[in-house]
Amino acid sequence: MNQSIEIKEQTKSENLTERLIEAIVSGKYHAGSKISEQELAQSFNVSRGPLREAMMRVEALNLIERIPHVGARVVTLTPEKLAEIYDVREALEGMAANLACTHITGQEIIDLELLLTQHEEHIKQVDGVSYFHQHGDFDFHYRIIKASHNSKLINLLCDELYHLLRMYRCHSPRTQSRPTHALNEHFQILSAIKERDAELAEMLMRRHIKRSRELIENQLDEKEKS
Amino acid sequence: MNQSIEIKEQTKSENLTERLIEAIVSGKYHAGSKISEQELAQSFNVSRGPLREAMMRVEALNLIERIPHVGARVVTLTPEKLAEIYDVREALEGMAANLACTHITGQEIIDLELLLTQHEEHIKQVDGVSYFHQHGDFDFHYRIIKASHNSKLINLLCDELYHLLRMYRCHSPRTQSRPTHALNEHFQILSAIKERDAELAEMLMRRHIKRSRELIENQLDEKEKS
DNA sequence: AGATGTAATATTGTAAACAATTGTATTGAT
DNA sequence: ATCAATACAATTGTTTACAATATTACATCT
Repeated sequence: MNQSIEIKEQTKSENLTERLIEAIVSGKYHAGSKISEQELAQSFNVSRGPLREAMMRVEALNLIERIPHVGARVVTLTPEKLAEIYDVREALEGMAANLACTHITGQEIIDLELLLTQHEEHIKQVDGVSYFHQHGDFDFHYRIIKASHNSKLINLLCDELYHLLRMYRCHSPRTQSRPTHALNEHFQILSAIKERDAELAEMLMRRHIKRSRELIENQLDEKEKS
Repeated sequence: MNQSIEIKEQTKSENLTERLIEAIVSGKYHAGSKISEQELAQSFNVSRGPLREAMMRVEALNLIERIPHVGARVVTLTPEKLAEIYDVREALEGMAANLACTHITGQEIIDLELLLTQHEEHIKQVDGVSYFHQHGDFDFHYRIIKASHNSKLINLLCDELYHLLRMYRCHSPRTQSRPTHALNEHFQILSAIKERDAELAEMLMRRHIKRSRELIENQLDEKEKS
């Protein structure tokens, strides 16, 4: 029950991993910049041993790139890589929506409906403000993924790809969103899941992701022009 | 040019990772068995430092499970996990076939046609023997994945999931296959890719994976009865 | 006899020292 | 002046030693 207290009950190496991820994702260490083991170890007040173990894990998340005997660098985000991730997301989250139709529980459906209703309220109140929606968007997708009840899928999306996506969001200067359209699509997806229509749910989810991808790519194009 | 020699040009930690993977996948360390750091370090003639780093990476591949202050165990394979992996494979390899339609090169198509022709010959010659076909099956899928030219997708399938799948194959006592049917499906998939029909290629690939999944699950059911 | 608590042992987590490789700077030659 | 070679400095890879945690065995108590 006292989860918030127990959270500190972890090894330094694990603690470091999380802090490293946060630091990289939030942009504290700039993309492409070199990461010195000694420096980091000092700034985190640990030895190089646990730090290196943390770096192994962060490397596995593709947040840093290591070259033997040379060093580690924060990964550089490119539009090409973003496109690749979106292709993978489309495939995996589409499958998640598909599987959710079979495995979602009644309670999860109720919770999702409540979530979307709340989003609706927020959008009405703070029309045009996209921050909450970004968070809410993540939240919706997160829950659909969980509702697939496929731990491999959950692991890939929520652990492996999630941080990279967050990194893009943090680094892109205030990506504009489309709250009302996205919300409608969320409602459609949920509706399909409620009707246990796996094919439709998957198709709608993939279309939904494709659209948010197009939005981001258009912004990148515009930024390139300017 | 002298790749085979240069391969040894790597750090102990990396070398260890590969050897650990091989040992686990091949079944040298039994599923569920405990892995002692000290023992392993001695048997590989290295210190615990590099070994632990290797274990971090192997853990990221989901081949072992670690519990802080307790130790690491070889992951236990269950039919449920296998089913989960097949769902992910279906999604990702389906997308790979889809993307291959856009990004495959002329040379890659030529090579694939040659490969399938060779498979055809082999099946005719050694009718009923499935070993080569298993290898060839991997080979075909491997090339389609590469032909997607999506490095993230390639990484997920060929690095993250590949070893787990190999592990299942190694542990299942001679899984029977269906060489001729599978080969036909391969030809169909390649045909769709040649015609740049992304939707069809994806659908065929997904169906192909579903069928090989059903085959394995039936075998598991039979084994359960006996 | 069973259960609980404590001590001993073994294993993992961490730190610090050592070795090896790489990049750089300086020196010399062309 | 530019290029090459060598030596030095700095960083990473590895080993060894130490600290903290968990498991096991034994003893005591109910």
